[in-house]
Amino acid sequence: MVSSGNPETRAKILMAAWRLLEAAQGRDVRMTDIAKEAGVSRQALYLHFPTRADLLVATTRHIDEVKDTDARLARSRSAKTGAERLDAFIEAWANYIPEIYGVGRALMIMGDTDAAAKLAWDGRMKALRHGCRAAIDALVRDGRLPAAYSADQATDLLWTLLSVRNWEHLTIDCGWPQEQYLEKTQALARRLFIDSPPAALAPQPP
Amino acid sequence: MVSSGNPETRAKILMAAWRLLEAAQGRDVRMTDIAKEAGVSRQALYLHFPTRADLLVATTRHIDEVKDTDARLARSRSAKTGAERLDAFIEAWANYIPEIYGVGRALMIMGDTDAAAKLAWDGRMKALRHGCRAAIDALVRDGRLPAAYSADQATDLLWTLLSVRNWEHLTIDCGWPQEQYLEKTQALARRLFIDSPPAALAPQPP
DNA sequence: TCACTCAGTTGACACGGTGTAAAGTGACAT
DNA sequence: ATGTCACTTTACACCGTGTCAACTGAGTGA
Repeated sequence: MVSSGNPETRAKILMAAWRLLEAAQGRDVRMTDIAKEAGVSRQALYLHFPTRADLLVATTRHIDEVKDTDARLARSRSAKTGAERLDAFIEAWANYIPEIYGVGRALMIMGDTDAAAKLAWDGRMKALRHGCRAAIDALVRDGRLPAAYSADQATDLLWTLLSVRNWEHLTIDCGWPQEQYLEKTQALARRLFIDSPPAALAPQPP
Repeated sequence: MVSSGNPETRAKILMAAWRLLEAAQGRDVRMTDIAKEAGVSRQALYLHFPTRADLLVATTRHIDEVKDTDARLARSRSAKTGAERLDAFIEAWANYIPEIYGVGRALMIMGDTDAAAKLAWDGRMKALRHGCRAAIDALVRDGRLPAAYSADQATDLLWTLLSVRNWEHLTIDCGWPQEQYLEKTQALARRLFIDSPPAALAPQPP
């Protein structure tokens, strides 16, 4: 049995968790707080979610559903050139981060000490890596990825660059506005991963 | 009174903390474990360090002293050109990270929930920012920092790039060897922050 | 020799947070 | 009326940090 109990209660809990984690940026949100916010006993939480980590994971899934994350990320897949795709992907991701930052942060923090939480968060980050990979592959197809990187290396670098921790560092610690984060990150990725277009447009000689 | 008790015991504790944090990469090292490793009662720890955070901070300081960190970072300051300085600084920092990663990670993790720990870690990171700033300033002086960034922005970006979290992600999560991390990071920073040299060598016309 | 102090030990305990266990309540169904 | 389902209430175990107080043992000095 994956879940038990009344789905409405479950939803109340997820909404409460979302609200609190969002408001507190993932800091200091205890099971007790969520129960209180949901108007439900603390034990009801454990009736629906075996552990805190599970609740956090379910909350991110819930947010993704409501915000239709998949659709938004999919849009970047329709770009023609690799360069456009890179830009579109970064934009989609950059706008996604602040929406899940609260829950994400809570999960990341748990992941530092709790194996299950780490696994869950890593899973989500793996999806991000897939997106990075696709963008890099598109650049390779266009023949514009600099020779200095293999596709794997470029993917790892882009993936690292786009980490939530880096977003956190730039926007929160350094005080960059979201706008600036987006522009600078795009510019940086272009400069790093896109060479000037191939010189010859004509087919090469025999 | 900053410290009390026998300095030899204090040293034993610091060495024990260092050993354990190093070995376990900062994971799951309790006060109890450190006490046991130091061959001392758990309460003796609190006799020398008011809290766990203080002990961690003292441990990093101790490591810095033993490894003569300041001197190693200072060496990068002797570079002639901004480009050399950037390279030297990244190399010094990149080689420093793995040496304090265990303790550093423990402090970072604590910082996610403990204000005192966060303050301590942020202090150390501020020192890193100073180094970044100095390297960027050297590039500005050489007239080679791309117009796209202000010195502040470039500093923030370089600072972010060199974060311990990014090192962790690339070397541990992505499995890059330290060597590769160093080379790719240097190459990336050069590509990002250094323009081709100014065209005219002659003094500009009146 | 007695008293004092200093460093560390021992054992107990408070607190906060997660997770578990068991008995109780109220609504709805057959 | 009996049962079951969803939830509440109360209580407790466990872990790790930090605190407290009483004790031990060595060194010091009158």
